Amino acid sequence: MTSLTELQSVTDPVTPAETCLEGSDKGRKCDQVLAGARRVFMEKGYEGASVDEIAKAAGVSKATLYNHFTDKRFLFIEVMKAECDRQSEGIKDIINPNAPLEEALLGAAMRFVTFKTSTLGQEIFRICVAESMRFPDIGRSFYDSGPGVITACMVNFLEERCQKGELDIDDCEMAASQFGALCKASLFDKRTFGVIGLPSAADIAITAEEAVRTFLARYGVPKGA
Amino acid sequence: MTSLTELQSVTDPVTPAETCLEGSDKGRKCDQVLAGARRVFMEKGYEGASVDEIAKAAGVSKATLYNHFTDKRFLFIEVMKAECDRQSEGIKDIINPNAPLEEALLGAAMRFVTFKTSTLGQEIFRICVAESMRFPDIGRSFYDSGPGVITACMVNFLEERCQKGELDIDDCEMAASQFGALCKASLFDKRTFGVIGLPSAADIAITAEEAVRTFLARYGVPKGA
DNA sequence: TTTAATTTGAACCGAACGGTTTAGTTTGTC
DNA sequence: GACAAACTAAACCGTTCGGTTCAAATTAAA
Repeated sequence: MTSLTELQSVTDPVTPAETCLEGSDKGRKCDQVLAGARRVFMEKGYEGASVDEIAKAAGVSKATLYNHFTDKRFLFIEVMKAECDRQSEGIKDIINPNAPLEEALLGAAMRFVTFKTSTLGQEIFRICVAESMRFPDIGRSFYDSGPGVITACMVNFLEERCQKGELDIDDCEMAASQFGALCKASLFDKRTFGVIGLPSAADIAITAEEAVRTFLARYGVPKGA
Repeated sequence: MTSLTELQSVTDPVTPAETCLEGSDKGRKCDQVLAGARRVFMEKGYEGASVDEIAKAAGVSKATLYNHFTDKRFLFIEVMKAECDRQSEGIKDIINPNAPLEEALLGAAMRFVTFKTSTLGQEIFRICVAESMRFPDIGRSFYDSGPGVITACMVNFLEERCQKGELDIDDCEMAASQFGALCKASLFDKRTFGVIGLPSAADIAITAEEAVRTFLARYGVPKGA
C-alpha cells in the first residue's frame, strides 16, 4: 500500500529555479525576484499583479528587478516556465513501474489526486487556465509538463502491462487519459470552485480507489493471469 | 442515436439576461452594457478589462454605464450570474430520462463533451477558474449551475435505472461524478490549454463512446435484463 | 409644444500602472 | 584599502485606471 507521507514531495513549498536574464547569474537576488513574483502572480494573476508589489514581496528594489528581467511579461513567463519544470519533475515518478498492477495504479491515483487538489496544484492549474489565452505558450508548457507527462508515463506503463497480459487495452492513450480524468472525479471541481477546501486523506483515498476500480472494470483482465 | 445538430442549443450565441440596477429597467441600454461587458470580460478577464473598453464595446457612454451599474465589480458579478443562469438552463436537459440506458448515456455524453469543448463552455470555465479566488461566490455559482446541475441530473437518472435493475451502483454521487470526469478525457485538457482547437464531431463521438463504455464496464449489469 | 427623463461626449479627478533614471550605499575581491 | 559590481530608495516619466461631473443633445410621453 502507498503511504501518504511519501506523497509530500509533490506538494512541497517552492524554491524557484535558476533562470535569469543572462544565463545562470549568481542568482541570489534573481531567485528572490522569481520567488516574490511567483507568490504575487499566483495570488493575483498577471494583470492583477503590480511590479511594485512584486518587488516589495521579493524584498528587492524595482531597479534591481528590472536589471534582471526585461519587463513584466518576461518575468511572468520565466516564473511559469520554472513552475512547469517543477511540476514535471514532481510528477514524472508518480507511478511505480515495478509494483503489482493494482498497487501501482492505486499509488499513482493517490499521488495524482493529492497533487491536483493540493494548494500548489490548484495554484498552477488556475493561473495556467487563466492566462493561456494571453500567453498561449504557457498553456502548452503546462499541458506538456503536467497532463502530457502523466499521460506519457501512464501510456508507457499500460503498454507494458498489456504485453504481460495484465491489462486489455485497445487505445492506451485514451485509457491513460481516462485514468487521469477518473482521478479528478468527486473532488477536483469542488476544490477548484471553492465548494470544498483541502480534502482529507480519507476522501482522497476513496476517490483514488474508486478511480482504480472503474478503470480496472473496463481494462482489467477477468480473473486468472 | 443522438444527432449533433440538436446539440447546438447548448452552445448558442449570447443574449444577456434582464438584470439591472433597479429591478428590471426597460433594459435596452442595460442589456447593451451587459453584452459588451460579457464580451470584454470573457476575453480579457476581470483585471484585464477596462471600463472604457467595455463602454466602447457596448456602444454606450461611460456615464450611462455607471448610471446602470454601481461599479466594475458589480457589473462583473451581474455578467457572471447571467452566464451561470444560461449555463444551467442549457445543461439541465442534457439527459433524456426516457431513452434506453445506453442511448441516454451516450446522448448525455455527446452533449456534455460538445459543450465543455465549445468556445462558450471554455470561456465560462476559464473565467470562473481565473476569478473564483477574487470572487468566491462566482466559483460557487459556476459549480452549482454547471457540474452541480449535471451531477444532480445524473444522480437522479442513475438511481432510477438502478431501481429498474439496469445499473448496479453503490454510490450514485461518485458514479455521476465519474461519468462527468470520463467525458473530459482526451479532449478537454488539450482544448483548455490550446493543444487543440475545436474538436471534430468524430473526436467528440469517440470520446463520448469510450466514456460510456468505461462507465458501463463498471456500473452496467452483466448481460440479461 | 412643453416637460421630464436618458444619453451623450468630453473633460476631469486622484491614484496606480509599467518602466526609467539617478545618486548614493552596500558588497565581495584582490 | 581600493575598486568594480550589485544593490538601494526615491523621484520621476507618460499613460491608464476606475469613477465623477456637466452642459448639450436626444428621446418619449403629455
